[in-house]
Amino acid sequence: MPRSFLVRAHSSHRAPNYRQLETQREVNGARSACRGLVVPVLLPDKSASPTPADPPRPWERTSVIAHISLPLPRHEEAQGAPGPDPLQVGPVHLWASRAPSVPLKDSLNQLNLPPLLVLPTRWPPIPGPAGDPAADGRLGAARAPGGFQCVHCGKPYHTPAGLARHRELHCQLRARRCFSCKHCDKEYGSLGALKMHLRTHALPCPCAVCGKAFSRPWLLQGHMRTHTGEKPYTCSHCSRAFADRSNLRAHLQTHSDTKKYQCKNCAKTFSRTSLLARHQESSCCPDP
DNA sequence: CTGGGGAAGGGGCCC
DNA sequence: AGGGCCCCTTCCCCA
Repeated sequence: MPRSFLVRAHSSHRAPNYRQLETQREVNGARSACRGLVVPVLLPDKSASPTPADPPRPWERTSVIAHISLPLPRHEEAQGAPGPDPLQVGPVHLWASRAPSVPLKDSLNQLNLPPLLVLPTRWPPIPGPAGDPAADGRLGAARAPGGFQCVHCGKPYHTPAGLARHRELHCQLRARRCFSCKHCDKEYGSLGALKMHLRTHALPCPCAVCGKAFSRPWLLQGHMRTHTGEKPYTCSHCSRAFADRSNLRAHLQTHSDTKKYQCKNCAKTFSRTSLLARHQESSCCPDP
């Protein structure tokens, strides 16, 4: 089979980062993993200060009951979010279930909550080095040295709010995947994306030299360079030439002292994600 | 086992 | 809507 036809619906070894999202689908459908998480919060009533004879009983001494939820995709907010319009505070939504006696924001500030609230969550935890306070499996987020990292795709963000916005994209992408390929079980979020995928089955761009067929003209262009030997992309460090710009980019990493991809277990760095993945699968972090 | 090159696929953006 | 381009990713192969 020509490699150009390798349309992998599922890979048991090199799953996409959001595979963990998919594992939630069977439970309650596509919405289950993305639903806002609603948790009641009991806020202390300042007016009812405890006395020695009357020890504090937090479950009684509350004047405000707030709810905290993870951000919902807009279409889900319209369908299923309870209560009045949420008041957005940073990466979470807050609203009072009954009239607060003190401003809600002030009360929440008194709670001294961490940047990302400590909540139970359906999102998968992030495995990290034992005892590493930077590793945080809550809310599908990791506390990275420079900020916050998406557990599903690894994108770094400086603020929790930025990470929350990004995570909404994951939810929306999943919810919008409704165009299915009739030749395989792939799904796409738009008709255009599906049409583009269908080209990988039709392969309308055949090579005039070897007959190999490609899904897109520019793929054929790149392939033709394997026949002509043309290598228009030259490394500025060693003058080595490449037919593909991405391959030049990967090559440039070999000249760099600081490799981009680091193993979380042994801190060893690699020039490519594939090398890091292979390292983790083989020796350093074998699957249990 | 590891590092790296070659080839190809997919998504997003712009025109 | 479709094509071109860019970027990222993945897989295979070899030293």
